[in-house]
Amino acid sequence: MVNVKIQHDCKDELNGVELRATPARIALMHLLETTDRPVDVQTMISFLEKKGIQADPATVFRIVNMFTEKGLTKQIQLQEGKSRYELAAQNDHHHLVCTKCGDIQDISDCNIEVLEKEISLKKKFRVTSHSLEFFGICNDCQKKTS
Amino acid sequence: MVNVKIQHDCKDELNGVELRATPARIALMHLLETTDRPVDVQTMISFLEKKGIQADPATVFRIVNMFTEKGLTKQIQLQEGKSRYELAAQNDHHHLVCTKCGDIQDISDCNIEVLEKEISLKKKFRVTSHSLEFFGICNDCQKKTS
DNA sequence: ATGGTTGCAAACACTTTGCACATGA
DNA sequence: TCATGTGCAAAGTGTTTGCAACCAT
Repeated sequence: MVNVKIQHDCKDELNGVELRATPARIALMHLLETTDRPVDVQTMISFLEKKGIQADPATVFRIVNMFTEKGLTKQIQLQEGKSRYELAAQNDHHHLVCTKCGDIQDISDCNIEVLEKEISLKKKFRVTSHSLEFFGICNDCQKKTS
Repeated sequence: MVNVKIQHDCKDELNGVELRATPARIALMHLLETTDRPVDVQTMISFLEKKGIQADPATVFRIVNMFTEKGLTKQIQLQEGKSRYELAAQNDHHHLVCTKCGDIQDISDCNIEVLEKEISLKKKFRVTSHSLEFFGICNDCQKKTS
């Protein structure tokens, strides 16, 4: 039994969450698995096109929404006025966004004040601002049963 | 000289950055000065309406963009697919966003890992996720003169 | 076969823009 | 007065939805 797990297609992952393995979905899973940054819908469409898979924006939005709903992906917004998507199965990390070229890098530790200085030094990324938000359920809402 | 600084109108602030003090702008400055959370454009329009100032969305967007450009306000996005605005002249702080009721609270210290636990305890806010992004100029872009 | 998926068109929310008219300094 | 600001209409993104045709299981 050699080569047991090379080049898996993503059928299992998809079927595992009760999603049918269509060409677009398989290709997008591959894209997300091999890309090191959150991907937006336009990029996904271009990618599919290059692979000869023609897909309507509505379809791609439906796919990523479904992925996110099923827990395969995470939806994030980097102050761009649009969403990006990345695999949910990643360890906690943050992003460095260049406001000039739009480049996005991952960073994986965290300690914000200290980090900001480290970033300047190590990554030579000139931090002009950062954004930190917490999402969850407030005290009041936790009390409500609804 | 009693009561030197009660109930300032915002004319000075506006003129100070070369903006004319129109009714809508004055009212919005007041709103931003008296509100403890970032405000979105719809809220601004409702507020103006209540004050008897009818304003077109286009105008409000132009106002907040102008404010932000002049450094009076800061534009933020809390993963809602729209922008909010808050006074720029605030000390560094972050936000707690309730994904259930949309409530937004400010927090002013930061130390993310530790903070997340503290939030649960002190604020009784159940953190389900947080978002941290840094914005700035990447190494490559710093090198480019353009 | 049949229920999940897709394409297409339409609609929606948020935001920007052009231009003529109005107004603050 | 006159540059700046506003209203209105139109247009531009990003995203969602309804419905009929399609295809993975």
